[in-house]
Amino acid sequence: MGRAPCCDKANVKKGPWSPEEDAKLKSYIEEHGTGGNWIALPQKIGLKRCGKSCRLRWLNYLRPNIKHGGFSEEEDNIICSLYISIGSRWSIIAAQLPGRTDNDIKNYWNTRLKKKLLGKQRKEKQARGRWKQHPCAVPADSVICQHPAVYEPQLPPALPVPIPYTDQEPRFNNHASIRKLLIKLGGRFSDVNHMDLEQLRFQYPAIDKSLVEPTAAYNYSVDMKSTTSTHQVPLLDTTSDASPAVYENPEKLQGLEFFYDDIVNGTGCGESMDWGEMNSLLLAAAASNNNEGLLQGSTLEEFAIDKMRYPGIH
DNA sequence: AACGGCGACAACCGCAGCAAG
DNA sequence: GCTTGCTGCGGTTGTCGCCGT
Repeated sequence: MGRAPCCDKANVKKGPWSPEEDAKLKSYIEEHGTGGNWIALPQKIGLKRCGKSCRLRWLNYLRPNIKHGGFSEEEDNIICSLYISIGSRWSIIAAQLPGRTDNDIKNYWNTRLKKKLLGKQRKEKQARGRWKQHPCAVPADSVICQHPAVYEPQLPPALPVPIPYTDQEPRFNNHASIRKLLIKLGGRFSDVNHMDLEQLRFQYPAIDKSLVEPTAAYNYSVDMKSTTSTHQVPLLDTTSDASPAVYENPEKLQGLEFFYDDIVNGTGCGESMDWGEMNSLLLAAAASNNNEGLLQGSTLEEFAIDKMRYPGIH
């Protein structure tokens, strides 16, 4: 026996909302509020809509002070930086952008920002044909090897421009608040369980050959919430015996194909630019930055914070 | 003018989490 | 501790308009 449907599907209208429906919903909520029960709301106001649909319409479109389109460069940067830090947790990202909805940001990311960043990365890839010859422990096409910060620190990494530090954006003005945010998200950005850059170098022998030592895939997790599962995002062991845990446990690949594509299939940069890919760029950049002593932070989370705070530092 | 491809956006779906009973 | 119902979330799909052929 399954769960009862939230509404009578046969008597519910689907598809785009008419101005009349919008007006009904808006005026009712402005006058009475939602009453804490979205399911009952459409019946109350005589709308042939599912409660969930009403909620979505209100939150994403009718609610006051909603901004649509016209994302600024600063908003782009915030979205990119947070996506790299916490993944596709759109509601949290939206909470940092007043007037923006998670749906809006999600759409914007999927349709524009992702491609924008991917385009940047491709351009850099084209400009670096010689990387393929580099004696890297991971396949030459992998995003790790491709990352300019690893072998060509003089080139800017394919990371988004960090969020500019401004007095107008108090949310990102101190390490503590961002640390709080990241920790609150359930990630291992805590002091107890952080990944410092020594670990990073350990995981990326190609970065620091003196530290080559085969190891099992390290489970670095930001505890990404997903519809299907909670991903334990492993870092890649980049030695020749790379990640036996991954090879021997295909289920570990589930949902992470984008991340392993380069190494497992040797296909190079896939079409998609996803969290894992982004994050591997971040990690490589983190290692690079540590070597150069450019940023204040020495942990991954501090690096993310620095990336957000200090514009122009890669 | 007709058609197809594509991008942008709106809306839907299904699942997880949570609170109340 | 369990069941149930609601909300919130993120992934996915549908629709529409623009553009090139």
